[in-house]
Amino acid sequence: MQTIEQLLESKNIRVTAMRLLIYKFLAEKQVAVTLSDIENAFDKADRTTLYRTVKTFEESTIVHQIDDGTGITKYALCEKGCNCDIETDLHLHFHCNNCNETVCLTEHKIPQIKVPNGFISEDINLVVKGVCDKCSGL
Amino acid sequence: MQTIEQLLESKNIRVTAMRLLIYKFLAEKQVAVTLSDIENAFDKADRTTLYRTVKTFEESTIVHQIDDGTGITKYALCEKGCNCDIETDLHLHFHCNNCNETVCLTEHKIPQIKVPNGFISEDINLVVKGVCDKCSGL
DNA sequence: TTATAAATGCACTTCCGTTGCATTGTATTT
DNA sequence: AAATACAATGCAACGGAAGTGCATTTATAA
Repeated sequence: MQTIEQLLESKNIRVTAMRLLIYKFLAEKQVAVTLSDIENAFDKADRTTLYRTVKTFEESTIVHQIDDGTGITKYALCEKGCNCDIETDLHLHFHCNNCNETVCLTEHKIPQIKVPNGFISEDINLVVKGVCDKCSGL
Repeated sequence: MQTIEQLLESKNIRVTAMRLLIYKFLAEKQVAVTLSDIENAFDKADRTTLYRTVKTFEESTIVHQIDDGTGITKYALCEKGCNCDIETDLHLHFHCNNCNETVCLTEHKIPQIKVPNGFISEDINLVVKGVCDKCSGL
């Protein structure tokens, strides 16, 4: 079990107070968050800093970006087995039309998708929309 | 074979010159287009008109919206068997990272996606990214 | 033809993503 | 410890796209 500091250092990311706070915030959240979500959580911080911090995390595959169709980019921490840079390991995302939250269904891998001849698949984005478990009451 | 006028009338959409032009533009295009694409094609028309026209078309399932992950909403005409309002008939979209074009792969249906207990699937968005047939040269 | 309602055009706002630049903070070298 | 170099942060601003309010024009119906 490594600390956040060790994780950042292992990725050659300088450890700062802001980055630790943002990482912890993402780790606590069980859902994908927008930049505005983070901004609201730290009203002292500037949007640009958050933006660039998340971008830094993204480039080092600490977080991955989620496009859930709301038009607003969301972010979530990569998990241990995330490997979100490898195509064959993509998981799907679920967006709840009721509470507007998006969660990673990490254990649900995307099935093999066939594309026509001549097309080369490099990346797949799959978002299922509907009602989440918290809202459905099932 | 019905005319565009008949199609619009059958959907209770008033036939106007602008709407006919926009419909024809979409019909000619083999790829999904953005609002700006339409705007550039008719520099006489106002963006708001295009925006609302496409929205009208969308509500009557004449066009469907595509979120290909570029951050810009795209639109494409629904085809005969499109039924894009029915979940089980969703097709996938392919976005080319090279030419930046997005096409509907209408014949490629989305496979059944399993979601965890408590989750209710209502809609699925699947975008495959890579290199299209025109760019791959295969 | 007139009355009614919808379609269009213009102006404007908001939101998000993004960048430039000055300032602050961190790390490294002397 | 002081000086240097560089990265992180904060501020301001820009640009693109979506969306709205309202006045005007156009089309349908009485």
